[in-house]
Amino acid sequence: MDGRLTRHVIEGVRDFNTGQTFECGQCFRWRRGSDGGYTGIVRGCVANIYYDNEEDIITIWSDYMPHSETLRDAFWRDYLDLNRDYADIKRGLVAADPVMYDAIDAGAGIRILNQEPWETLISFLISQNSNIPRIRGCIEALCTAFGERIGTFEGRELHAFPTIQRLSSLKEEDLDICGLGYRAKYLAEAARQVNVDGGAFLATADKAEAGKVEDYLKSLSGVGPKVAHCVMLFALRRTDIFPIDVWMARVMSELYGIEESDHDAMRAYAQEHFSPWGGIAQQYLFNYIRGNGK
DNA sequence: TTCCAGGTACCCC
DNA sequence: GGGGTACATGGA
Repeated sequence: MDGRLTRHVIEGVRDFNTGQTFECGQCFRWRRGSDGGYTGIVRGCVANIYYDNEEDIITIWSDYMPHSETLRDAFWRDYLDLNRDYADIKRGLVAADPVMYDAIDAGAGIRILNQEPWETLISFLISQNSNIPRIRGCIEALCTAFGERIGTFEGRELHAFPTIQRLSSLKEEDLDICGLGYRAKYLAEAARQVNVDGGAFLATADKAEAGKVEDYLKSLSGVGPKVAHCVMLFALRRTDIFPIDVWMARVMSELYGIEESDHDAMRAYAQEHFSPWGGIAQQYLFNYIRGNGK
């Protein structure tokens, strides 16, 4: 696999930073390499992504090789959400709510990735009541055990995210090696539920009505409002969705004086000040409170 | 050792 | 329908 990667360059990219985008908490499998590049796997393809912030150039080395340059360009622009005018969004957020300035400044290069729904669902199901280092470990263990091996990169074995069919065939105890704790039961059951239609609804949920999507997600074992909202924001293009977890409750309390338990008031605040970019505002705030602003 | 973590299911009223 | 609690595990 090493040496078989194709190079793709995207020029003129502003409002972007690989470190902030890949380490702001929206994804769990991208890893920073010693040369500053980020290695990850998208749709079963390896990618190594660099950003030159002086020349505003993204360079992607990947084994994703559609037959045309145009398709390749569209694929990566979509995944990295480069077709959206973040400068305009950031201006709008600060104008509507000056308190947002520091949070946006700290994560000015964040973009909300358009991730794969199935992987995002399982990843955030695992994330509940856990911490990010451990979540990453659990997901890697899951991929190593049940995902297709797709090569090596810098001496590390790479595995695709396990398929719906694979995970839906597992028993709860098969997942013991992943250290999921009580979430193993949820994962096994949710996988079976998603596989009822082979994942068809989930795969096209970005085009379905938001209420139906949320109801569907919350009908899955181990999926409540928080996980459903993360899937909708990070994989189903619902940039208006405002997921609230302990960190968001903390930052909303600190910045706006809203009682930490009053999530309804937080959603109302987001609706009033951040719409229709509540999800993007949420990510600036989450990144800010967790101290990733450097 | 103890506390806490990108919550949810389940029980009780 | 709102409020309290158990839940498995490991990183800090």
